[in-house]
Parts: sequence; C-alpha cells; structure tokens
Amino acid sequence: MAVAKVLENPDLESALRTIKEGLARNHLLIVIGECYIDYEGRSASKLGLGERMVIVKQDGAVLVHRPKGYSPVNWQPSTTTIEVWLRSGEGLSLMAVRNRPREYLRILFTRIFLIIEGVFHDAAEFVMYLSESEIRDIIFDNPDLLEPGFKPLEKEKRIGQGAVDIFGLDSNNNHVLVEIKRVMGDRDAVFQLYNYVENYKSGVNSNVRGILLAPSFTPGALELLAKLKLEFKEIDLKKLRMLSQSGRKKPDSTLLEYMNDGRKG
Amino acid sequence: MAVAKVLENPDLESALRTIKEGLARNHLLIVIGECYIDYEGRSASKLGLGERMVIVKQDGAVLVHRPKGYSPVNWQPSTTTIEVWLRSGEGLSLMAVRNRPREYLRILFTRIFLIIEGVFHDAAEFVMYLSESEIRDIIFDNPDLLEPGFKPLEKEKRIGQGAVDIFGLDSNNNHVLVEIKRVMGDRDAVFQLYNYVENYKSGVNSNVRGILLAPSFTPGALELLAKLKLEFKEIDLKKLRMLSQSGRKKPDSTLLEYMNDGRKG
DNA sequence: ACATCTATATCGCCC
DNA sequence: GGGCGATGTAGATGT
Repeated sequence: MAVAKVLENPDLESALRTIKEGLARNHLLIVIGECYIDYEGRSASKLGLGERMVIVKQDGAVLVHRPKGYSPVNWQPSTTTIEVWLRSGEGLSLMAVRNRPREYLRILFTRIFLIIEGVFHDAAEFVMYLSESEIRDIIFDNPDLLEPGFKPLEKEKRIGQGAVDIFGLDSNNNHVLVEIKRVMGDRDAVFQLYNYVENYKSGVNSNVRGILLAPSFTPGALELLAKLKLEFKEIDLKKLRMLSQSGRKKPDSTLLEYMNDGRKG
Repeated sequence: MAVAKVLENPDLESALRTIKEGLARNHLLIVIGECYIDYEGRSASKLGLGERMVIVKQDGAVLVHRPKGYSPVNWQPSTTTIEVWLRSGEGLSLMAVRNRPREYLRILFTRIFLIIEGVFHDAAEFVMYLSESEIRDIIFDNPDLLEPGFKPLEKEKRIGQGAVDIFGLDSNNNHVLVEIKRVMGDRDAVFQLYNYVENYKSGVNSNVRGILLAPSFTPGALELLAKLKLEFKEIDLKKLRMLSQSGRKKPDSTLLEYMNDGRKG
C-alpha cells in the first residue's frame, strides 16, 4: 500500500505528531505548507516565506520544491539525520543534517496545508539505453565504425590520473586513443583527449593519434582539435541504438508505437 | 491557497478528469500510483511496474520520484507539452514532450492512490551566499587577498570563447589572469586557466601570469600547474564569508543560533 | 576515504 | 538560439 495517511489542514501539534511518527517508521512524507528555509554547509542560502512542497524520502533524502522548475530550491541527499520540533510563536521546524560534508537544512513551517505519509514498494529495474559505456562497448565490438582496420585492444585504459575510453592500433600500427562523448563534443572534451595523448606520448616512442568521437561538435571544439592536431569523428546515435537493440532482448515499444501512430486513443 | 483538491483512491476515469482539469488550470499536480515509465530523447530508458510519485509543476516540469534518493528516476524540464489519456485494458497515460531537445516521457498508471491539485504562491527571493561570483567580487574589492600590490582592472574579461574571472596587474605591471573556484581546484580548472593564458598571450607582447584561486587543490591539479608554469593560491572561505557578511545587511541568524544553542526547544 | 568522471545533468548568462 | 561555465551539482567508479 502506497499511501498510509492523508492529513488536511492540521494544526501544528497534530502535524508534529504525524511527521514524527512517519519519520520513526521510515515512511515517505510529503508536507505542503508555508515556510522559511535556511541552509548552511558548502555554501549558505536563505529563502523567505512562501508556499512549498517538502518531500522526505524513505532514506532520509529531503527535497524542497517551489512551484516551478526541475531543481529543488533546497535539499539534502540521503545520508541525513532529521529532527523536528515545535516552538510556540515560531512554528514547526524540520532540520536535516548531513555529516560529510557537514550541512544543515532547516525548514520552518508557519502553516501546513497537507501531510501525506506513505510507503512505496518499487523493486523494478531501471534500464538505460545508450549510455556512454554502452557506446564504448559497441565501438569496441564494431571497430570499423571508427575506421577500417582499427584494432581495439583495451577499454578504459588508465593513463595518468584518468582513463581513456578505448585504446588500440590503426592499420599502420599507430597507437590510437579514442575519447567518446554521448553529447555534443566541446572544448572540455578536447582538453580531456589532449591530456590523455600528451600523458601517453611521454611513455612511448611512437606516433600517437587521438580521436574524439561524438554525435556533433561545437565550433570551439573543432578549432581546438585542429590547433592541437587531434582528430574527430561523428557517430550516428540512431545507428548505434539499432546495433545495440539487435544485440539484446527487445525493449517495450509502446512509446515508439505511440510516436509512430501520432495518436493518443 | 496552496491545496485545491485531494482525491483518494480514484478510479482512472475520475483521475483522468481531475488531471485534465489541473493541467488546464496550470496547477501543480501530485499523482501517487503504480506505473510503468518510458523515456526516449537524448538517451532512452525503461522502468517496470512500481509505486511512485509524479509531480507536474506549474510550468509543466515533470518529476518522477522513487522512494529513495535525491534524483528523480525520470523527468522532463519545464518547456513541455503534456497530454493525458485513458485506454481501457492499458491504463492512464501521461505524456510529457519537449521540443529542444526533442524528448518523450510517458508514464502509464495502472492504479492511482492519490491525486493532489494545488496552486503555490511563492514570490520570496532566494539568496545564496558565497557563490563563485560573490567570491570574485570580494577578491576584486580586497585585492591584497590575492597578493600585495595586485591591481584588479576587470571582472569577467572575455578571452577567446570564455571569460576569465579577474584581470589585473601585479606590482611589477605584469598582466595577471585569475581563475576562481569555490570548490577544490581540479585538472579541468587548470586547463581552463591555461586556455585563457595562452589565448591572452597571443594578443599581447608582455609577461602573462595565470593564478588559480581555490579553497584546496587535487594532486593532479598541482602537478599540472607546475608543468604548465601556472600559479595557485588557497583562499580561506571562512574568512571570505566574514568579509562578505560585514559588507551587507546581516542575514537571519536563526539557523546559526540553533546550531550554537544545540537545542531544539 | 579520496580523486576522477558522467549526466536525459539543469540553469543562467552573454554573444 | 547556441555556446560556455557554475552548481550546495549528485552519483558511480576506481584506487
């Protein structure tokens, strides 16, 4: 059962009791109300009175959401201890503390509209397609996608402090370092590749090629690639996705069917 | 008024009606239920049946939260169009589509435990202390914190494609570029500074110093700074915070008072 | 525990 | 609108 309790317009004493009970049971809590928020830790912030939604998850993660936008205005990731108390004339406080790094989040409610307490049963597996590591594996298994005659030898080869995605030899036995980006390649990606190539060069006595693989490139990245004498190649994510899907169990096609139908029933 | 409607254990037809009404009014919606989720866009993902909480914000942002953790398992940032429909034998679908980049998020509910519809009034200003730009301003106004005799001349000076945080002259009239990080300085930060210095050097005929300012540095960053003949200096955030607070209206001290008291009333 | 890197990063600023 | 850089980035991974 997902929702255990719904409490509308409670006075702050009832709210305190309900929140304490929910926390003790490690249930998920949603508290909607008017509040002030203070944060102090790696940085510090302050937010004046307003209506917001506070979520305390079953692992103690705390999120404070305003009416708009993807990001919570304040939050605390899961490793927290949570205290709640009531001080007359002030309101109901919820304080979430994290140790590493040491951070304090305090929410001071002056008024509460709604409290929901629940337990969520959710054991389903989350499957993500075409992550960067998956692209790397596909290129490794289909090296001609990079260039004819490429012989991949090692994934995630440690170089200096980092690891280059693919190391291998081209048809002339030049050493090749391949850096892969799943999104548009930018100057940072070029610097990363440059760092690998320079680091690697210092250890060997042969020609070393660096290739940046991405679905597209910013002008700044292309300019820098030329300046640093590095190479690049576009990858076709759609093509890769098809290669990826043919190699394993077919995913549900409900979404694609909808998109192809263009209707909503 | 924040909460306009609470609907417990609705059948899917009532749920459809309520959600459609809420969307039409641009209200915030919370839907708690059992659902499948498909996403396709920059990447693609699939999530099997489980109990989750879906938030549709007043700007159309959609968040799907599982019982644990800071991050939503699936989401759609604000610029979306949202459709909802019911197909018998399947369930209630909510589809959020974004155009740039083109992305689809479909949530298929088989069962709904709770729907909340509300309007949040929240005009309060969010104030963040000691962001990077604030550190920059403090250094600019207190140049001796960098080194005695430093004369800052320009903030956010455009160099190439980016902008260096502070440009100025040292006591020997050398040109100085200062890059500031409010977190531990890493190799990326050094590359960023290096890029500014090289770019700037090509335009002038004098000595150019590059200084990385951060509260601490990774070993990799220190190594790279030496190799690239760049400088670094530690900044004391605690000291800066005091300078920052003395220079403007005093922030609420409720949180600090609590921390000093060590009690919860 | 620490350093490094990825992300459907998101968000905001400036050209 | 695209590029670029900051973020209390969070979270995963390797050492």
